[in-house]
Amino acid sequence: MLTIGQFAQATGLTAKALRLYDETGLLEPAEVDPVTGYRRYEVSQVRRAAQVAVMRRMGVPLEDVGRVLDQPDAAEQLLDRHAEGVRRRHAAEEAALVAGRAQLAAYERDVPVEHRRAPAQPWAGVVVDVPADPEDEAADLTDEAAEQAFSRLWSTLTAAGAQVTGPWWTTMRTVDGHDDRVQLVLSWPLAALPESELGVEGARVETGVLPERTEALVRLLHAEDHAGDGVEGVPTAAVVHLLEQLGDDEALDTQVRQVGVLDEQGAPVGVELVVTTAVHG
Amino acid sequence: MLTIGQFAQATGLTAKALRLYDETGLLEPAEVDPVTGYRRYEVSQVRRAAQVAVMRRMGVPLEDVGRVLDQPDAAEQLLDRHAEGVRRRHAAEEAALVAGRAQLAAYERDVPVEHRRAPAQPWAGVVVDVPADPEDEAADLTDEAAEQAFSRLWSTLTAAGAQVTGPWWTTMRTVDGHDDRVQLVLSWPLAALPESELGVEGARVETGVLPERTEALVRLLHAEDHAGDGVEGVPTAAVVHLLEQLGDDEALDTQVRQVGVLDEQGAPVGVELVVTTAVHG
DNA sequence: TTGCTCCTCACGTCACGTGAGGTGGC
DNA sequence: TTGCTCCTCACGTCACGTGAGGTGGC
Repeated sequence: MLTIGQFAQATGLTAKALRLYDETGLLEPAEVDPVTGYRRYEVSQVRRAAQVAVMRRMGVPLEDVGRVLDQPDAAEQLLDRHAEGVRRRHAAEEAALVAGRAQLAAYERDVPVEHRRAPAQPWAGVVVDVPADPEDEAADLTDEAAEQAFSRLWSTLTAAGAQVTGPWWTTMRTVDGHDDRVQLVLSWPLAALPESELGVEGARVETGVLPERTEALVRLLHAEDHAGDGVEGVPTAAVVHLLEQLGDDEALDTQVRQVGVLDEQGAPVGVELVVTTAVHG
Repeated sequence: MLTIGQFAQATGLTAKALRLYDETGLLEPAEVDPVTGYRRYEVSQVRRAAQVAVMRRMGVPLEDVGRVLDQPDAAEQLLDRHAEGVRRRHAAEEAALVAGRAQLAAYERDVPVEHRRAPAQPWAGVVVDVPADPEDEAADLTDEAAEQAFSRLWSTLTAAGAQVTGPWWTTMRTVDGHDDRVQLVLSWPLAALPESELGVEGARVETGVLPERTEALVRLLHAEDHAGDGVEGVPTAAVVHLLEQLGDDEALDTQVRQVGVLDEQGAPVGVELVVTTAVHG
């Protein structure tokens, strides 16, 4: 019979850990002195203890260690899954390290913010529900659905005789009471609001008029402009810089419009992130 | 001014986290209502909050997040060190996964245990202190010193006319009151105990006689026999199997001798792990 | 007026490490 | 008899998540 200290020494565990394993039932001493409470272990218990020690060094949670030892059928699978989980976590942590470093650098870079006066602007847009989590598998599908609805809107508008006067823009907004979904609004600027109701298959249509206003904006025309935008859920450097341009009073409505930028041939070359800083007229 | 919920939304943090950052001083709201305790944040605080959010996703501890933000000179170094630490941990965890899996497999493999009767055996050995932690940089040095002392012992023995009758063996033992050091004893079997005191430079010499006894042993002659012995501090599969051969009574002295195995030409080809299971005569 | 938001505790997390204070065993 | 070992609490760890129970704000 071995004392807890001897057994710990022999197995690569600590006395403290052995007391815990006793308490949880993972590895009970062969004998406990009813008077002193001293734990006594048998040599034949070394194997199980060594297995526990090895699995703990592998990072296997105690609960799974017990399962591996007591359900041999499930052992392989549990260990495989554990390894898979560890490696998945490693990959994610490595990615976060790289993306985070780039993001921090992007926050430090100088981003030129422009200001401009813009006239009142009628518009019509389609509203699309999208999952808030871009990891969601449904995200790709709704992206596609959004593009379809948007092109249908264009057809509907031109068919109705409405004149599209510039590049599209998009905005995002939260839906009250739904943390897991947000709405994407894809809009065309118009010469004038259409007379009649507009209908588009698979999406709701909204219309409105942006007032005469002053805007602050950041242009994102090159791939480098998006460098460091790889961290999920965190504002991009461009958005941070844009918000910093706003006096705190102006930021009452911090809704950001993402406006398409076209070259002289009308081909899309990037986007502008735009916020309204003042309303006139 | 933004409420805690709006600010959380804008920065990729949670309200709970923001309250903690307020409490620790990492990121305090621009304003706290003295009556209701409501926190109010300014848009200009988004940048710092976003930086915090990014670093937390990188796994940077809160204390270091504060240092990076408030001591720009130290920032690069802190982030580099953090990344280094994470990657070092990943490598160690990956290694533990692989080595652990092999070790568990080794515990499952069948290891043949032999028994043999052995006559009384006089011996002389050198005692060398070694660090208990094989990661210790001093370990390599003491290994070398041990080999030197051992070959000096051989010279001393042959010079003194003592007859070495077989291959060497080694044992390990703990030193009372020193958790960080163990003693390694390297011994030669002799035809008879030498008459005179033996002295070896740089080591203490011990002599003794193993009694006539029965031994249990495992032979480790091939590289595969050591497969899975890569987990620090945990008994090897061979040792576990050997211990399992012992009745619990016999295990009073579980000291394992590691005995050299020589081929017919006298060249070393492996080791036997040997324990005494009974003493005779 | 009714939800929704915000507030402050308080507890749980996972597997031990580290004392404090006291007793058993060779 | 004197250290050394073992015992049982109890607290700390790190950064929040998750209620409970209550109030403020549009």
